[in-house]
Amino acid sequence: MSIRVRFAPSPTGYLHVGGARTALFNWLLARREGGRFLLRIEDTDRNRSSQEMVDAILEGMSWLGLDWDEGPFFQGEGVERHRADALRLLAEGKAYRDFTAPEELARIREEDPDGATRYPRRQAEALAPGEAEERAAAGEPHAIRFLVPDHRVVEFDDRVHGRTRFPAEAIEDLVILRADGSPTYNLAVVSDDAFMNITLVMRGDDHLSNTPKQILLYEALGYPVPEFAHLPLILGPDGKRLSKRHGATAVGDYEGQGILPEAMVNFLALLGWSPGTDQEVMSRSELVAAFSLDRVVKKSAVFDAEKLRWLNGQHLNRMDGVALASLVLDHLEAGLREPAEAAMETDPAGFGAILDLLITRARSVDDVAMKLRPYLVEEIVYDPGAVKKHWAKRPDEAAGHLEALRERLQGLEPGEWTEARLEEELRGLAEERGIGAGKLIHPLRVALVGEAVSPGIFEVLVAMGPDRSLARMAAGVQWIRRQVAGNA
RNA sequence: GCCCCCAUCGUCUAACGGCUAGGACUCCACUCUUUCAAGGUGGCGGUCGGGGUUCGAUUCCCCGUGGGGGCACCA
Repeated sequence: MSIRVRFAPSPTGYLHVGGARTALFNWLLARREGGRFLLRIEDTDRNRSSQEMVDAILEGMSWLGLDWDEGPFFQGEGVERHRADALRLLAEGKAYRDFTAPEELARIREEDPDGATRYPRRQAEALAPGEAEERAAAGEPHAIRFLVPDHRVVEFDDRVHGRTRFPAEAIEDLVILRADGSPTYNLAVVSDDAFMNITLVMRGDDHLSNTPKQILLYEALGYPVPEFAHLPLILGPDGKRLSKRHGATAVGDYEGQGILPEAMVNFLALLGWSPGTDQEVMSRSELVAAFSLDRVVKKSAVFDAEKLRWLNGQHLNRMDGVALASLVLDHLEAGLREPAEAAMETDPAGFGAILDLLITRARSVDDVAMKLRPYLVEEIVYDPGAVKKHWAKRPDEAAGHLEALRERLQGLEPGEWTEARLEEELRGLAEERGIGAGKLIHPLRVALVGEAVSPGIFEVLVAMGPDRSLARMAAGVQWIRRQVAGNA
């Protein structure tokens, strides 16, 4: 039988990276093994789920490209079944009615946390025969507790941790049906996973101590016990479980920061798993092909945003500029969106070529978007530092070189505006004037992009095209002369 | 307090009981070069402590220490 796994998030309003990693591992395994990946939303009346909260989870999933084969199912839809299961346990004597007031139990817990474990049970046992049924029939509020078998060690082979055992003595008789008749989490999960024929429950380490309770419930209900795999938790830089106070923890946050879903998936996969080779940059399909539970690590891992950014740069580098175009649009500052759309429309290849130049130097989509300005709009902003370094020291020289270069390049036919030819012309001019090529290149760079850094200057020239390049050079010359005149 | 899990560079990780403990991020240097990145080369940096078992422990066992998770009429 092929495996059936599931991801069962509670709708908290966003998909956090821990959940995303759990979802990813389930998805990877299902895809690798040719199994089924189901999605179940753990919506209970208590943390009342709104449609928006559910949508946030689904959006995160689809952004990551984690498609599910069945669902989404909603835990809330199974309440009647959960209740029936609980009542059946009661009828079979595997559960009992507990009339202890919650406040009373809370008080006992405070006084003697250890002794409180069996307190409700002892209370129930002290009841006269038939008393519980009478009081229940009279409408007295009470919870239904599962009767945890004594003298029992619950053992299971966790797919990550190996043989794991829990003495049942330490497990309290958990409530399975509240006084208001609503089923509790541990019962609902067991009932649902059994109902959905889940063969492997893969989830966070934080559920490890729920597992013996659930196994006992499976057994009591007569359902086949699935396999379990408990994934190590993801920690913040301080070694504590990753939470909101560590900053960005929702996958949407990273989307906003210009992280590619491919990079996020790659990074998350490497958090608690390794392919066993030296390869780190991996595509989705490579991950699927390499994934195996045997190579999942037991130790919890610290989320290293710096490495995520590096990995993102690697994926960015492997991307095609044209493919990235529409993504970049979403990260552009206000005034740049329209010209970018126009450029994309009129000359998609040219626009893609510009992106290709920028991609190499970027670690996020934001980086690309930020560098795009000079290629989109006429008005150019000169960075003071760049001006100071390459124009202002010897303004007359800079303007003179720039002017000469402009005149020289102006003579080129459109077909001659190539990297090779441009370099030839520029170096030729430098030689004629008895100067190093840098004396031309640096002022030119400031004129073209307004900054001291850019992609290779000849690439920039080609990407901008003759018209805009020449105009910028002229504008630069003018600007320098005006400044000098102003200072004189 | 009780139960459980975990432990290799700062971080992510590799090493069926056997080469000098390998790779990646970060940092530093060098290189390439028109700048900045990217790339290339090199460097710094680790087996938590103590006992066993063994010819030999990162690896197996025990104890300690440290870290984490759980112990709800939350999920």
